[in-house]
Amino acid sequence: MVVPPQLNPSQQAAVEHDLGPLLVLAGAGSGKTRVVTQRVARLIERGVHARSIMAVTFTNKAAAEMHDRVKSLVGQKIAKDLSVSTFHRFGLNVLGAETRALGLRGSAFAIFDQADAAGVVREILRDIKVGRNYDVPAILARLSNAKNAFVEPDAWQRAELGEAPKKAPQRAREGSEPPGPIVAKSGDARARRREREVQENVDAYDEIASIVYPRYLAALRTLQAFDFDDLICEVVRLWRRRPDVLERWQMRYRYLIVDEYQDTNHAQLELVRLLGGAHRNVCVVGDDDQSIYAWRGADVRNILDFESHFAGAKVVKLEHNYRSTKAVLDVANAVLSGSGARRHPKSIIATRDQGDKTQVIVAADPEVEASFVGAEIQRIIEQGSRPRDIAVLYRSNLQSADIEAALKERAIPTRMIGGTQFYERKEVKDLIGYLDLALHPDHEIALRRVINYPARGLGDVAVAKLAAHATAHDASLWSVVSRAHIVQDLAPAALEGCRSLVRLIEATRARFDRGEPSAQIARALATDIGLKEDIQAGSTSNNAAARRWGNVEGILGVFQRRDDKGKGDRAQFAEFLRLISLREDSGEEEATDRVTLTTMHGAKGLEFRFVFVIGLEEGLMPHSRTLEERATDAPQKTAEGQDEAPTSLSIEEERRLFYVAVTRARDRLYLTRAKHRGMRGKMAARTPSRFLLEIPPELVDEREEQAAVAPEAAKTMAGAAGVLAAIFGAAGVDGEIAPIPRSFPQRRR
DNA sequence: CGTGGCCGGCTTTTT
DNA sequence: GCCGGCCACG
Repeated sequence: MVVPPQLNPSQQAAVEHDLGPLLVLAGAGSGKTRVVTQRVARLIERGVHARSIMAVTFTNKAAAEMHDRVKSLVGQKIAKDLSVSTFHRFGLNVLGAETRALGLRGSAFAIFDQADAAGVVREILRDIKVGRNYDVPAILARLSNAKNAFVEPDAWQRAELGEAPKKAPQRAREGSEPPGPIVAKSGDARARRREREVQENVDAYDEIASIVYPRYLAALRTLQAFDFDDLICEVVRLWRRRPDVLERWQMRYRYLIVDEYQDTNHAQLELVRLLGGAHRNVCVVGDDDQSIYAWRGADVRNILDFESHFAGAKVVKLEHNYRSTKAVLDVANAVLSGSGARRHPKSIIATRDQGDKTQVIVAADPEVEASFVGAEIQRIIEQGSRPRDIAVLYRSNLQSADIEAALKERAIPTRMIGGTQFYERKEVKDLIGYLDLALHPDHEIALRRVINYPARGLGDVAVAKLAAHATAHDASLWSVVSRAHIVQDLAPAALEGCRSLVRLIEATRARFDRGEPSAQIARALATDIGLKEDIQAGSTSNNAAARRWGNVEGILGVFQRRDDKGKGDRAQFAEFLRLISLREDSGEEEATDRVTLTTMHGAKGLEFRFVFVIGLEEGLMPHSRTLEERATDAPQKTAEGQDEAPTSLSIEEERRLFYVAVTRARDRLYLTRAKHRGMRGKMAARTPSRFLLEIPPELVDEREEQAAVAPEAAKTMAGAAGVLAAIFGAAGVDGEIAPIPRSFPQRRR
């Protein structure tokens, strides 16, 4: 970012604000982080103790960055007293410190990630013998909504089963959106039938979720586990129940700063309200135009209604954009101007000059798209920019593979943000499950996870018998497994399975006792259970097997790096495993000079000189999930607070997401789409994204890209004779010329 | 109880 | 095109 030497008057006002609530509306690229860090520094300068300041962010990365930047202002000695963490981490700290008030057995509790929670729900569904296959994530979404709204299970049941008239089925809103071909209405009757089916499904999901809810809560309690929502909600419950406990925390943190406030959910609002309720020194920073997490419960009303939640709040708007060229901002404004959502009125004032025009590329298919991106990135690098200045953004992680391959072909280094976290992949969790079990034998989830993987005669029947015995004798499942011979009528194979599992776990524990490095233990474990062979056998293709084994090596690498850094202590390792789902200490190499590949969501808060936003087609952006209502969608709230069909809301969110993507660019923006794309195997013609069509043609240069640019051709360009070619064009395969010149206007709209 | 084959369904974003 | 779930068989 081009940093002006001095703060502008609004920035100054936000930094200097002293006591009482403050809302900073920080448009994209308006120097938000600078304001927040300066504000912290200023508070300290005024004599506030660093340890009474609490800054909350959404990601560990953002927290680390904020901490770093404050450190550079106030120095390490003071900065180390400062609390900067994510909501979830903060909640975990509170819960960890209050285990007695929470009435937990011992002080340890498990943290459940989505997969763990899904496993619990699946088990409950099996238990109550519902006849059909429910989509577990759809149920989880409803459970999460209920939790965050602090709905008690019996209240929900009453509402579901009671006389309260069911809402009338929601009408699809005709004409409120441009009728993209995806939502083709093929016959009223069919459309209406579908609509009715969806509604019936929605009701069925609501009902099944209300039945699962109390059982889910009970299961977590039994397992002494908290899910992600609990890390926030349980803190709020505790504080409501125990004003004395709340008061301690209020005394501890006298100044709160919340970043990305537009992404807070109801429970997080409550947490902020309670913690800041006494002193009201609550500073929140955010941008309602960048609210892109409603799907996971974020409620944009939190930022829209801040002034009513915190009466007398001062509001500061940061409207100068120091990041992007005017050309980029023109596009961003065009995207935003199509929005019908309720917003804080504010403008974006460009401070930089016009800059390069935005490039729109229409590729024949995804390979051509990827190859264009690869060739263009190579060009940019050859012209002297660094890979780290470049990012490729996409809507869905599925899109990353083509790009990754295209860049790999050209030997351009990449770094992927997000993707299915490898901590969540099955093979990785299996390995971690064994380690967890060796370290905490009573970790029942870990035990159940690995008990029959690989198969050792302990199927559903055997496990049920063991579990029943455990329940009957009030013993842990592990203690029963380790004394399996006392269980009646257990199949001989199952008994032998228990013995071999116990041998394996005890051998592993012995290694920990001997102080072997964690990576070595994990590797030995992987060998002992034949993980590699099992992956090989269980994969449909060699490719898939290689990928999955690669994930295992990835986690081994993480362990290795920890060991190398001397964090090899057993207790620390156990804690690392416990927190692994919070994604701290992911061990990723920082500050490397690589091209960033990430989803649009993952790009929030980042900026790059050159940004490629790819796959701008209906169905991908906006994503088809948001175009068509589905039974599995959990209801959302409008800014006004009524329930609404998810569709129209989500489209607005998609628009904001696109806005976020566009505003990541500092110097030059590329928007690409493909004319054909294989969707589930079949090639299909694609229509341009409505957002693309809304951009006034004069703001962009559009051109077509016919054939893939082979990397060999690109390498030739790099040669001495290729300078002209690098500037004027790239040779396509098959001797065709794929025109790169700026003057190839082909507006086909 | 385990395995292999078949079918079906589905595909967003993440602390 | 891929994964996962289900069923039938050994």
